[in-house]
Amino acid sequence: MKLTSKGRYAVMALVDLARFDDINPVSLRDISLRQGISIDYLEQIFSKLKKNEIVKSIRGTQGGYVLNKNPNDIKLTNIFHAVDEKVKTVQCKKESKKGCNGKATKCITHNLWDELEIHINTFFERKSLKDLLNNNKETRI
Amino acid sequence: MKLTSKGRYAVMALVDLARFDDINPVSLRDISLRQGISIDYLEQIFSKLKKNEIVKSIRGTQGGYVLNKNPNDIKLTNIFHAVDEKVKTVQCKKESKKGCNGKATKCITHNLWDELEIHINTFFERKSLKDLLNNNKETRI
DNA sequence: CTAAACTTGACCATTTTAGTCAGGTATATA
DNA sequence: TATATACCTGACTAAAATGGTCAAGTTTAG
Repeated sequence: MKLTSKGRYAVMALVDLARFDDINPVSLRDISLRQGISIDYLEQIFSKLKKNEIVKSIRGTQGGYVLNKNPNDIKLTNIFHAVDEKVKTVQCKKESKKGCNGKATKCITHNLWDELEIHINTFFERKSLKDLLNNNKETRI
Repeated sequence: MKLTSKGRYAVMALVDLARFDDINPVSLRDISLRQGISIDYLEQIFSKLKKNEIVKSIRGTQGGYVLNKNPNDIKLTNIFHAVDEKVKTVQCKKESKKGCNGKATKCITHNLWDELEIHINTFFERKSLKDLLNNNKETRI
């Protein structure tokens, strides 16, 4: 299972973006300042978000990024997928090469991890950027 | 968030143990053979499981490990806690030192990770070793 | 007394993480 | 058209985590 700061930063940056992109494109510089994430690292993250059509970029002076979809249609699962955070609990998923542990059968806990994966993904599929925006109105910086 | 092979191995080993410890203590050697986990690594894991009173050890020839509790009372959350798998999604939990990112306030996604943590832990608190035993009767190796 | 099995702690190669750095290209605006 | 702003790309890297191994014990059944 992977769920690290790259995924967390991506979510933070997108929430930030969603707040301000109505007016102008938001530059990474601004996000960096507001969220305390280095510009260089943000560039890596936004490159992936763009490839996955979650954001659009506008180049040049006064450029920046804007959301490419309605915040309601950007689910957390899309974001994590974009930045390669895999909610993946076992290696033994690739059924192709025998079972787990090099044995012919599934490992005895296989079903458990399947269940867990579904459990977590359900959470992420339900949650959208919109939800996060509402959730943070009152605690806004 | 951490959920790696150490936690997975711990669960596998305990399921294995639960199956066979009615008759005799189960040696790490046997678990190693059946589950394909190195003895040396199992020793690390069982040392922790013992400290957390999940298993008992019996030394000497014919020795081994037995469960220290009813399988129904060993929840997954206990196992993961024992082997230091932290279902912990953010660093920014320690409220002591200001907020997240060195800022005075909580980071804007803070609530989200709290929710996720609860979501996952609920899963682990419900699931016991007993559940896994039943679950695998049919797919038993 | 000796072999089986637990016990402890140090050690280590590899991979992943969380970035940095350098050198671009595009474009709004003065 | 000059230039500053901002995106774009890929290489690089220090530090931490992972997934173990190795060595040198101690304990106890038979």
